[in-house]
Amino acid sequence: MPSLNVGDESNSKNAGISSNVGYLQGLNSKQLEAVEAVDGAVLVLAGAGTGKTRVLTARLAHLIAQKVAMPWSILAVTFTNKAAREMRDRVTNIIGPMAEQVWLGTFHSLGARILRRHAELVNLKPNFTILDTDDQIRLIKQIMQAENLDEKKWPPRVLSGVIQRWKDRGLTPEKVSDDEAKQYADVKLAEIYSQYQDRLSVLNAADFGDLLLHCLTIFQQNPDVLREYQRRLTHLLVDEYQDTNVAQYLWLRFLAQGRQNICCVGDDDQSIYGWRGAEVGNILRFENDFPGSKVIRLEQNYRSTSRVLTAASGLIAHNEDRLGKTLWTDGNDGDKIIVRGVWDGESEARTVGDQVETYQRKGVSLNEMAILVRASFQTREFEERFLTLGVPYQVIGGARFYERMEIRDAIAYLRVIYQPDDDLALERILNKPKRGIGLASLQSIHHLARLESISLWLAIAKIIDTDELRPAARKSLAKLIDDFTRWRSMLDHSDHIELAGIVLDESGYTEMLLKDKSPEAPGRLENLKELVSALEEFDGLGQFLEHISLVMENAEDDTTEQISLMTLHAAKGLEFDKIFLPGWEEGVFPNQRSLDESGAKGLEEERRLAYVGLTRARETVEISFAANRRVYGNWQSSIPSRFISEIPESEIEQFDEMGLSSDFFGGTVQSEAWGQDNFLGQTRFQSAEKRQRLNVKSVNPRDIQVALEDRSSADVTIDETFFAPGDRVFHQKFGMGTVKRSDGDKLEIAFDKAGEKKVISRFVKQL
DNA sequence: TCCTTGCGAATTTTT
DNA sequence: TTCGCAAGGA
Repeated sequence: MPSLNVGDESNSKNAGISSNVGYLQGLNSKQLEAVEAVDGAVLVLAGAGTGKTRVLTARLAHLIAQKVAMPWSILAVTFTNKAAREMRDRVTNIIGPMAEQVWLGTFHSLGARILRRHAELVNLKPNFTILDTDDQIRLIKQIMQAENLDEKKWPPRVLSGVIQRWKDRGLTPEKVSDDEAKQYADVKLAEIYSQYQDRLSVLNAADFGDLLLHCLTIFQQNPDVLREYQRRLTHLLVDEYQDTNVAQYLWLRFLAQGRQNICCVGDDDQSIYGWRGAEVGNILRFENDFPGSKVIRLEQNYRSTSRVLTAASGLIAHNEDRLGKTLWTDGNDGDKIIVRGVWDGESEARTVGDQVETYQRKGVSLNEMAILVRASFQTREFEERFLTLGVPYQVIGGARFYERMEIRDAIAYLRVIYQPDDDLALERILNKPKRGIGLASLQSIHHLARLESISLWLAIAKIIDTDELRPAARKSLAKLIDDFTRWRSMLDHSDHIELAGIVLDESGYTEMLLKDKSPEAPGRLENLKELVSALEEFDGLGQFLEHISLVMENAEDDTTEQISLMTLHAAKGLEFDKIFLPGWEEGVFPNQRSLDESGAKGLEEERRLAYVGLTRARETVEISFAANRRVYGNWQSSIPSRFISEIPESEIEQFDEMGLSSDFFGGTVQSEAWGQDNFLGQTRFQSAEKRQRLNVKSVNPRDIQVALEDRSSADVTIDETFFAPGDRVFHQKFGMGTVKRSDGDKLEIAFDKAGEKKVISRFVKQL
């Protein structure tokens, strides 16, 4: 039994505990150390596949089981609802229902919880609405329109993004520095931010960033409130610390001040959300932030083969900004990483598809295979291929249930019932179904609302008493207000499930869909039914609305076996036997835009993304790159990703599609691009100018195909030449060489000067 | 009010 | 190329 060093454990060694110590069994010494270091600040650097989740849950259970802390005095924070749920389930399994008492959730859900308690301190009511990204953008758009700003020049999405980044950094409108605002001088963005916040207050709404930002304001301006939390929450536990942004960091600091009983778990090598405001610096600086803190490294990997680990370690070693870890395993060597060069995207999809079927025949379940891409559009080619092959697949992270139009409409109705000042929701359904309230009416209402700084709801209530609108519109609005008032009054005495049905019927929304003859309409009605049944899981409307604004997730279909397609980002935290990593080409991965916008930092993050990809694999990794890719309709030739050459060559087995690895046209664009060798030979970065030059010259592979055919028919004699090992040959670019092996028209030649290459017979002359 | 047309943009997205 | 949005016409 582990020893304890905290005050009130005198009677902790009772019967219940000893039967619980099972959670410590099977932990390695480092893991055990991380679980038992319950005093002071601890940073657990948990490499990929080193049992991070196990440690986290064991530690949480340990705190409670050993009575180091009471469940309600522990704050455990994750980034995703999934992670929170998983932790809750696992801890409940160990220590039982006491786990319910732990403050466990995502940063945002815990932030919302705190904020609802003290909403009035930041000019909100406790029932404030949580806006999603869509709402935010619409709100920004409205402000811009009022300010007469050009939406073409400053897309609302972009401005909303800048404001979000400010919030990520803990900046309220007053705190945005002039320097900062000057970057967007044209648009008085700081002013828009300020107006945006004012609007949110009027709407009694908060966006995701506010859930934390308002907490910071509250903590700062109300020391007594902060002290209350500090006293109550004695032990903090943070998952995925490398992904925290400044606001989250400050939030944690406020709460951890004093006792400094904080345990952060993370992996600097898996920090891939910098573009969203995450600061790798938080984890890199941990020891400075919490002097005297303990750093524990988990380096024994229980997931991958040693080859996969060597490859991943070799790659990530190219990054400078890291704390450094060396993953090891006492498992098998495993297979080498397969790297395939293919002609184009279609060929890539075909090759991967074939490979998937081969594995399937060998008895590998589709559930154990995944294709991880850099950007979501890359899944398309694979989807098409799997459709032709009849291989079941699922795309993770696609369109979500709660984002569908009809669902959002229905939710908008519920939102207005629950919280009348929710303008965005009200506006969404004001004329849906059609109520004869057109643009003109809406503008009058907006005008009044802005003039008096009141919500649309109040503005409508006012305007129907005037003669400003057409009688028809006025009547229609009056009815709507009546309806909503009636529905709202039903909230108290009838249940929300029934209410939802009534609202959808009485508002005419169901009828509208019934009359709709479009092919989508029946599906939409189905979805609404599903929504109503989803309501059953909640105790009340408020709880439901909180859930859907914070937990917009997909229902997973795990009934049939299927291969998974997803982005590398979505793959973090998952693992599969067989991993496919297509599209490893400069510009695609590392992503060009990331390099352009964030330079060396961007490159490092891309590399971490590659590292995440590799370390998802239990058994095998197959990387591929295409020589030609279609980008927005035109063909571009591409060169293999530098990341390929950063993987130790000893861990790689390379296959190139016929003709690619050779000097294809002896001296044309391609040979410059990937000419000197098979692709692995290319170790140095291509200069930006060179890439530029290459991209400018885009080539349609069909044209090349034609060129190829022309050549081969013209050079029949050469084509028919038979090459045998030992033959001396001459190549335009590589010079003299000796044939080592021949396979059809594919030759392996040892060139006197240029080394060993694979080339196609038609490009060499027999001597 | 609805449909057409044309323009421009086009990574990653835990909440 | 393709999608989504906004403006303009019937």
